[in-house]
Amino acid sequence: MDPARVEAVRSRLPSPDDAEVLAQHFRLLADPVRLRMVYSLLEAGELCVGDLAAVVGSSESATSHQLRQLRLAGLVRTRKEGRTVHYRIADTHVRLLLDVAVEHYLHEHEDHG
Amino acid sequence: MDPARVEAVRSRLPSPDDAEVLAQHFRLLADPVRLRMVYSLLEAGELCVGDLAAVVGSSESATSHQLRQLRLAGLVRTRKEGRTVHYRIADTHVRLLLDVAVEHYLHEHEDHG
DNA sequence: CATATATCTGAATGGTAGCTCAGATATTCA
DNA sequence: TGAATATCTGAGCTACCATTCAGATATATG
Repeated sequence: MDPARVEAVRSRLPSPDDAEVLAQHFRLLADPVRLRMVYSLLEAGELCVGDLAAVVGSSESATSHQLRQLRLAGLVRTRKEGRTVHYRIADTHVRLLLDVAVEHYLHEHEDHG
Repeated sequence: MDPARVEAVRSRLPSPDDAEVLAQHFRLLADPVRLRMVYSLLEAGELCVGDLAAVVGSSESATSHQLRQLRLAGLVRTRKEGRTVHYRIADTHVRLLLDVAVEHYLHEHEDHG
């Protein structure tokens, strides 16, 4: 037990509020289906709900629910054209985050550290 | 509806298995308490369970449960010293991931396009 | 050996998250 | 206007997750 050290570390941590904000952003990427939706939009540039549902293999309702979350979080934006709604990525940083993760966690490489 | 485009996008997506792997990694960072634990370890270099619990303000049991997840995922490693167990970050990529996220989601900056 | 300390573990609990289903809204077309 | 299409929405269900609680394990100390 080292109370002084505990306090030192504690003082340098992100606040609970900041941690909550960060966690919420990571949470959006923490579901495989939602992750594939984001990838689909990055790949296609723009997709309507029906096509996106077909791409990821989910129902249109489930897809709409997920898109709502991404929309509320500001990760995607919409363009309405008649009856259809086209979704596109609005968050310019997601691509970088995903690239980093893919690079390090998918291309299984021996540990360099 | 554009079946050809759907198939084209679908073929370029990460597989459901790969998406699952990525999502699991993001999931570890999707909880504010766990996120602060990771930060604590990055900051301190090494911390025992009791001190870590004190830093993030959780019970020792809850902390132990969370550390188990991080350990199983290979994100942290342990060093045993008598009765105490010292945890440290093993995943050399988490820091980068967190830096990117903090840079883009915490330092609230107007959208650059 | 007995006690205290540090950590771990499993079961139970409360809250949350994603899906389905039914139905609502909006828009196009006849 | 009425029918069909595209999307959205809320309620209900199930599964999962983080915590607590009680107790187990392991190690140091007397």
